[in-house]
Amino acid sequence: MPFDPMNLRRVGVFQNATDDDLRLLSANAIERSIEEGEFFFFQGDPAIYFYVLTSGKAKLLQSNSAGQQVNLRTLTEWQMFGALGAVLEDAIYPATAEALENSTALAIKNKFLHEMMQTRPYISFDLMKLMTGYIQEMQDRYRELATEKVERRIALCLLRLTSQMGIKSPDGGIELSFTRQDLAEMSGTTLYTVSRVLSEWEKRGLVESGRERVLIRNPHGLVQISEGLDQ
Amino acid sequence: MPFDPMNLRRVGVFQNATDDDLRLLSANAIERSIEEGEFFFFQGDPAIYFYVLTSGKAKLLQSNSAGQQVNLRTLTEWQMFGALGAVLEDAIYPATAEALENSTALAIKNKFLHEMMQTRPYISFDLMKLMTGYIQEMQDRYRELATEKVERRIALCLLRLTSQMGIKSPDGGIELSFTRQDLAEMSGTTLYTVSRVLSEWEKRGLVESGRERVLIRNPHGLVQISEGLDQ
DNA sequence: CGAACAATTGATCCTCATCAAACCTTGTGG
DNA sequence: CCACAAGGTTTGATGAGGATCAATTGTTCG
Repeated sequence: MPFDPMNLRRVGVFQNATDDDLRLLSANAIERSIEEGEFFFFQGDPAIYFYVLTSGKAKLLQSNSAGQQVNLRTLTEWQMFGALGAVLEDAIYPATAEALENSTALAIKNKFLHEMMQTRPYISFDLMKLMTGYIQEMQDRYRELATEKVERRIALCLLRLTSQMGIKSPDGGIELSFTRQDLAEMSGTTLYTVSRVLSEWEKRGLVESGRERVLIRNPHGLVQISEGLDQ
Repeated sequence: MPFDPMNLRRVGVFQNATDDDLRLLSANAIERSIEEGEFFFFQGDPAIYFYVLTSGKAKLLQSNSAGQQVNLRTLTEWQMFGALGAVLEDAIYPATAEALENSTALAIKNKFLHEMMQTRPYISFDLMKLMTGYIQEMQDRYRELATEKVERRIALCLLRLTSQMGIKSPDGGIELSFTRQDLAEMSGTTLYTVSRVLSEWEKRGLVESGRERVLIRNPHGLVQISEGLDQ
């Protein structure tokens, strides 16, 4: 199927780009398909390309020497990732990007974006806005991990996911599709603890959960837990 | 004492600025003195100004609703902070900046920097480089906090401080001046644990420590601990 | 139907936070 | 110049919060 360059305007960083810019980017893009469980790139690879996810879902993760993983970010359609090489010379990806579903993405050379930015300050600005958002989110998550107990972190994690990618289900409630392991990697705990906490919440009627699925029944109750206002 | 605008070139973000740029910035700067323990700004304040520390030492911290603090960054001379308002409209500071010693800083309106960047892509680029560095550091620290045990985190913290602001002492060894509480806030633990770990390391000859002071005797040993290669 | 994967739940253990008390160090004022 | 206060540090005792391990159950898909 042919790809419409104007769709690129849905990418935050290109929202203020001209039509010509979008066509130019599109002409320099390679389409890649990545199967569920496969990788766009690995932590440590030279950061030649940045990507724009056009369908599917992916995650950015970091793993330590023992192989334990943390989930830095979950990516949905029209999000850009791997673009720090547009700023730094000879950058390497600081994280691994893995497809959570069969996905497609556009790959564009970071060098190309770098050159475009020289003469298009609006792209630099929108990229800086994106980066500012990351910095703030990472600072918040860092503080949470350092100071909050696990139940509150899981609540905060679900609330963040809700605002970033929650899908309203027909019967009210918000649908999220993640494994316990995913949620554990996002909130800095283990899948066992996530399972226990969700079971407890289910008894209280806050959520329903199943295989790779959490349905949030009472977001307000989660907010209360996240703020430590309950019991 | 008169302030030499050319000193501003020591600020990473202005390293490629022209002499005229530096004079312009300087002409728009206000000098502020902040006593030890006082604040440049608080988390939640409107981010009108960014700062360049010209003398002293400061820290960026976030606190949660219960008042527990985490140290996001330690600032030394000629470092810039509070500049995210140059990117976002109506931004508020996401962290508090506290002077760790009697300090002086230049305050410049974020709006002014914003306008300068419109026509000076090299400043945008250098700011993006700085932001990229923060993102990577926060991602690393987040992973460490989520996956590493406390002794390794303290080792990593000291090594990071060493590379960022370590001062070689005359007798070899690297001098750092922080309280146990500071180190705890930087590595996500408590002052008691930091004290215990440093005592243990002192017995092993890795460090010497005193009031508000750690002297690193054997950096290589710390690297080993940070990589989990010891014992 | 069976294999592979995801989730649950109980039992156990370990790391580290917390609390308490005493000890050092530094600077200040009588 | 000494005494004292304030703040930083050490160390022990205790316990809670979760991680880890193991076994079982549930779900999905070829």
